Amino acid sequence: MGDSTVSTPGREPVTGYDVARAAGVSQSTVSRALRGDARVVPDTRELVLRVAREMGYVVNVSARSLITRRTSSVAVVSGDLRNPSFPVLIDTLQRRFHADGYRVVLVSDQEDASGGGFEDSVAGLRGGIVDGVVYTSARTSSPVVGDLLDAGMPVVVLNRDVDSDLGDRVDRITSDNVEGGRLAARHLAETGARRPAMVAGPRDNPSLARRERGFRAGLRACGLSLPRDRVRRGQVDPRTGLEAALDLFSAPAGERPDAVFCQTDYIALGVLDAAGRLGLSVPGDVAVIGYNDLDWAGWSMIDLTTVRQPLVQMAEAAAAAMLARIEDPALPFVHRVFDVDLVPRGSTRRPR
Amino acid sequence: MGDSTVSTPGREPVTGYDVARAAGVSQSTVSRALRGDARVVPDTRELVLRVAREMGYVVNVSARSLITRRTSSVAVVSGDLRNPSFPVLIDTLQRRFHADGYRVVLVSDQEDASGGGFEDSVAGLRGGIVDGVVYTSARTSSPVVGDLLDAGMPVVVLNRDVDSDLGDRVDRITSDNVEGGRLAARHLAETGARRPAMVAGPRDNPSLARRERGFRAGLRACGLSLPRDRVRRGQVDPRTGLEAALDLFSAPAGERPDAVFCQTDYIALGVLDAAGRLGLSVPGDVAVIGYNDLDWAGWSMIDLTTVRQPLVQMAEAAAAAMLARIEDPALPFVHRVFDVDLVPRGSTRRPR
DNA sequence: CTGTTAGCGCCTTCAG
DNA sequence: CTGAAGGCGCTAACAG
Repeated sequence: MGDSTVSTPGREPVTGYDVARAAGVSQSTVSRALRGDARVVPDTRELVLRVAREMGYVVNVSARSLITRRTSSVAVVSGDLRNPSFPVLIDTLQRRFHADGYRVVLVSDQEDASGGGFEDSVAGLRGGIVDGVVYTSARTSSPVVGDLLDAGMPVVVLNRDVDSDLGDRVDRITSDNVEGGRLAARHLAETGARRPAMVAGPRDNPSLARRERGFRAGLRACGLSLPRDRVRRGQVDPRTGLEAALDLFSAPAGERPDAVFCQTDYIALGVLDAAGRLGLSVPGDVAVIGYNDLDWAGWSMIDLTTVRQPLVQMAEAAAAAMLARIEDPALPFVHRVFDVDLVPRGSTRRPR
Repeated sequence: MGDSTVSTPGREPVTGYDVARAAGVSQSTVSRALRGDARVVPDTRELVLRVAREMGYVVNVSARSLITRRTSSVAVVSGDLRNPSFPVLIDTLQRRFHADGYRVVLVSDQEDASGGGFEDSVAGLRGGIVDGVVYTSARTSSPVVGDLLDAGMPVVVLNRDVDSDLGDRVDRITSDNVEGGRLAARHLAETGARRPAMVAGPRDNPSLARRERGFRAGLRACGLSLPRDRVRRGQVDPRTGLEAALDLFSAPAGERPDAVFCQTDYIALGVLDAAGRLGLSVPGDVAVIGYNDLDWAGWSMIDLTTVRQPLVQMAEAAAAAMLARIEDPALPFVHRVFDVDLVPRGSTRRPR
């Protein structure tokens, strides 16, 4: 194995000066050539690029952003990754950001974590580590988001209604959660529900609160009610769905709910699991409806009726908003609300 | 709304000099106080910290790492986020890294992407943006990983066997894929399989290749064979499983496979979907076994027998290895191989 | 078109 | 224990 021109592991990093010396030009010319500055004559540019490649040169991002005040990184703050909504959002965001040359710093919350670590991590996003933050569906938005804004950080809020005064300092991409709840209620009513139930997520989640408001309004409009003893509340995870449903379904046959609205598909998974464990037929004994239309809602083993919100489009809109705002911080703040629709599947279709 | 001491949006960032001036000390003292340098007298420290907080000061990470050559960030490179294995790994890694004060830069591949963007993103991890890279299960490891190593970047390879010469320049955390494949074969044989089939992922994935090797060896040991027409190959996603199974199951009844080994649970989802669509009973008509033991394999609607590898423990080991290597790059390279075990569930239990 | 010069904000000797 | 001075690697004027 003879020597080669590429750098060897652990070596001192090669700087722009090293390249300049080797190419017989000045360091500024190296800088310009590498950034594609038009004022460099093609011959010189090619020479520099070749030498740089041979030496394994790569710009030091810290030094660059110390001057430019741009990092070419954005942060994505999300809820628990195990909730399949988030991978979809993150994947879409990342795709767009990478395409535009931005790196993605991930900060995801954990359903079972005490929270301190999460907030510290979000707070750590100030200090010029990223050019902006896409805040999606994580809990406890207000205080930390406020801090980010106070630090001058652009924030786009994706898939989360904000209740506080943040509304007019951030770009927001949401969908019509009230309408979604209403659609769910109407569909359950139309497929014959008489004793609807609901499995809810945390009360302090404004998006879920809106779904709930729409659901209740929808039921009322259809002449149905949602008494307190047919509501269960917990985290957004299947465990909550499972425990809530085991409890709800233990009611005597005549009082047992005949339909369950799950505020998210992820919760619905647990409800379906409970039905299976208890030998209840879905939708024969109980109808189940979710919210989000995750990929797996359509598998034949799941076959879950659900309210679809266009998560991919929403994430794309959020990425676009973020990039636009980084370009021009003075832009007016936008609030786009996407439409939702109902996707009927086997978990509510009644035989006859 | 009166004035306040906190910074206002879009303001010029406050620097260590600003804090120094306001506190009546030197910038070096500010730096020392904020890093908890023991040589600062408590009174001074508190003063500085208070002033810094009031002014909304936060260290400029670029300037710091320009000197220290440490970024307090690590990259996690993973496969397609929609494959539920990755959220589990990423979540675990992130937890540990955040606990140790490291940010996480995410680069995830996409099953449907052409690949160029992914490799560019990985290549962009050189240049001092991160202190190390955890490379987990993404495709095309060799060339890009080699480049990272050549650039002096520590790399930990998680849950991916490497076939090339990289082995002795990286830390590796894997599990016994050959044994896992063997366990699957033995279990299928023991539950009465006569005509086993296999739905495989890409051929160039060394971990999957080992599972396959173990599976074939296990079948042979049990007196079973795996003819070519009972093997289907595609991506690691449910679509592959669905299409492969629809095809496999279309064979005349006497020749139809009576058991399917899926190289990952994610593929198995599609196979179960196919069985459901065709009205085949699992495991009555066909047994199905997966690999990974994802959360949802245990839900009653799925109830998938699978080979478990301890993904959480493996991710923890990878994070620990990464942190250790950042501390001391001269450490000997480790290769930990975790045990796997079989988790029997309903998708293979034969009645009688 | 290219080179020279001056910092970006911080850490780190070295003096006091 | 604290301050002063230099420089990390790069970009961005400003000259030539």
